[in-house]
Amino acid sequence: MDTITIKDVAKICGVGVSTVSRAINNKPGINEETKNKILTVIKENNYIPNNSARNLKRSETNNVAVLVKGINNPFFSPVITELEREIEKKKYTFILQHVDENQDEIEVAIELEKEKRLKGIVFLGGYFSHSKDKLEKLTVPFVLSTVGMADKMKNMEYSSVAVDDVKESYKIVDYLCKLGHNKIAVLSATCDDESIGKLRFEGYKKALSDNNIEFNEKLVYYLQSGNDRYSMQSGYNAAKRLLEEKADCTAIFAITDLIAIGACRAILENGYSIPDDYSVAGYDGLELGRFITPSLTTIRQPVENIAKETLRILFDAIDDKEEFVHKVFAGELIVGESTKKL
Amino acid sequence: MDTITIKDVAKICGVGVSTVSRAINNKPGINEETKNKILTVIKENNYIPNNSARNLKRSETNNVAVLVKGINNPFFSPVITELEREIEKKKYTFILQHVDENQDEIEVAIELEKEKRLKGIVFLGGYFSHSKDKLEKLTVPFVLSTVGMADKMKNMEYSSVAVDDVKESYKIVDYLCKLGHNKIAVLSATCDDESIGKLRFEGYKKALSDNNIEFNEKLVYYLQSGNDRYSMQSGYNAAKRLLEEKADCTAIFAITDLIAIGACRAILENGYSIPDDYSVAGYDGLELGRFITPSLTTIRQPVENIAKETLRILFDAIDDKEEFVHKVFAGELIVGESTKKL
DNA sequence: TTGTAGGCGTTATCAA
DNA sequence: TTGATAACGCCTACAA
Repeated sequence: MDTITIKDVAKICGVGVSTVSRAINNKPGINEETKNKILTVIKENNYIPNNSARNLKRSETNNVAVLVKGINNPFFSPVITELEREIEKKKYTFILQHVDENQDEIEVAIELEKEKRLKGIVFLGGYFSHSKDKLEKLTVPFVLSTVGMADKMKNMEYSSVAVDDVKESYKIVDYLCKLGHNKIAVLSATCDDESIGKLRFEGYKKALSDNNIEFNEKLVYYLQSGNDRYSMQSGYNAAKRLLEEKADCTAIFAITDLIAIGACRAILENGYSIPDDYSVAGYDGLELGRFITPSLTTIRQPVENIAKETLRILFDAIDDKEEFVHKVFAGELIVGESTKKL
Repeated sequence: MDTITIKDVAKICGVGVSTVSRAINNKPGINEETKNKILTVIKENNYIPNNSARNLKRSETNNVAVLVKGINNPFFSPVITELEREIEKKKYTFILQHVDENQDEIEVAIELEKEKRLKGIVFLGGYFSHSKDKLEKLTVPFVLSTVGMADKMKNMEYSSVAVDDVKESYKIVDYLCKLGHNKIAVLSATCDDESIGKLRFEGYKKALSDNNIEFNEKLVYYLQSGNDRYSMQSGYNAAKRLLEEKADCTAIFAITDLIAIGACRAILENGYSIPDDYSVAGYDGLELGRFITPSLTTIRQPVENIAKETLRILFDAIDDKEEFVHKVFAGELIVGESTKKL
């Protein structure tokens, strides 16, 4: 089963390769009849163009790549679904590229841009703190979507779409305070975590302060470090420690929904009640949060809007409306059954 | 920012392209000194080889692709993680390729095989019923991992790894029967569903029959059709109908965990208790099932073993130990809090 | 140990 | 409307 090439097709049809090429690519300037004949032969012989050769030769494509860091994070599922739908609606080709946790997303992007002649790139998730030099290696427009960012990045030349992690985290902790809670524990990433964890922790502290509650280091439960620090298991472990130490709190804020779900399990498993003994709040607004019992109080990130806006900005940039936009969406406070008024 | 090629590097270094190529690819027969010099220049100028050109020219690579149908299904997350780890441990390059729900996985595979000069392919998920002709277009070894299969596929030339859906589904329904339940509803895919849904439904019927329970069509609640038929929402909707109709049952078997979770929500939301009013059982053994409350009784598919065995078979085939293997793993009955003895 | 040249399978540019 | 033919960027004989 030797692979058949465009030359073979041309030979079979008794035409030149360029004619076959025209047929494949729906280019004008070809007789309908010869075109049909060629397409028939192609079908019959199961000819499939080699993408590497195409990408090598083509000057431009309609490829848009979405690079996801942490593809098994359920938060990204609806975002990816929406991105795919929208990209294909625009007649672009959607390329989903998974980036390993310890891979450099920019390196991957630079390589992919050359390999696939990308028109644009969406970065999803992860934490971004790359030098200007490096970013300039990317020659096509790109948008950072729901990625954490270093402060020094703020005035660099790129576009982004996200919610304000500090503000939204503030919002939900403030909500807990307003419910009457003044002893609120937090399940947070370790201090060296430069990711969203840091920002959400900041919001927590700020909300306490604005509600005249003194920040208590003892109520901070750090998640294990490692790639699965934002997992259910990680939340479970942290909450378990909290319970064992009989931490003096009435509410718990987990910096992601998955962590919150793990925490809920630990609490319920130990015979405590939610929200009677502990109110629990999460962050992200996973679909899952609506289906567990008690349903989760959380901040919902508007994933559809984030996806849509990401692409609007990207396609604008592709169409040369070249300005850098930083779009910040508001999160939505979802009040579930996991929190109660004190 | 014109992209720099191997020629440019050669020119800068004052050497030939083949020498540069040798340096890049760690080929023998090159002076350490010139090699180092070349690598330095490459670093300095941020040269990155074009993958399309490489794939085009190379006769063979170490690429192994994993094609996933339904990448946002949490069941696949740990499988993918494990596959990636093992593939990289073997010094192969892991390529994750997402296959759209309405895309033909074989078409995608054939194309990708040519494009990336694949050494092997893993198909994950979906339902498989392709003609022999088509499968023969694949010239490299491949393994079907946890994919549903048509009966006619059974004696075709390929390898597979999976659990026996009928048997495992039988196992858990039988368990429900042994608990004393004899009115067991099922949340199942529609009849025309040629996927795992059909097999698991079969196991359900067989278990009833073996326990001398008459099959009652009225206790079959069909999930909406469509791509999200195995979702939480879909399970929620089906269970809601069941409750509204006050179906006469004491237990509910959902053909996937996600469906079960949705069903649990509907039940609890309507003021019923699990397992006191309804026992609920799922299928898959998602990590999530351990974290929700009540924890889910389910069949756990041994995902790590499935992943490992899939690759063992694949690499054996790549190494020319050319036999077709059909490995069937046993599922593990996980008894959670969602079921009780009657 | 190194360099030259040819070709991988396409597309794009010409001239016919 | 067509067909040669020259790239695309790289690897690999083969020759030096």
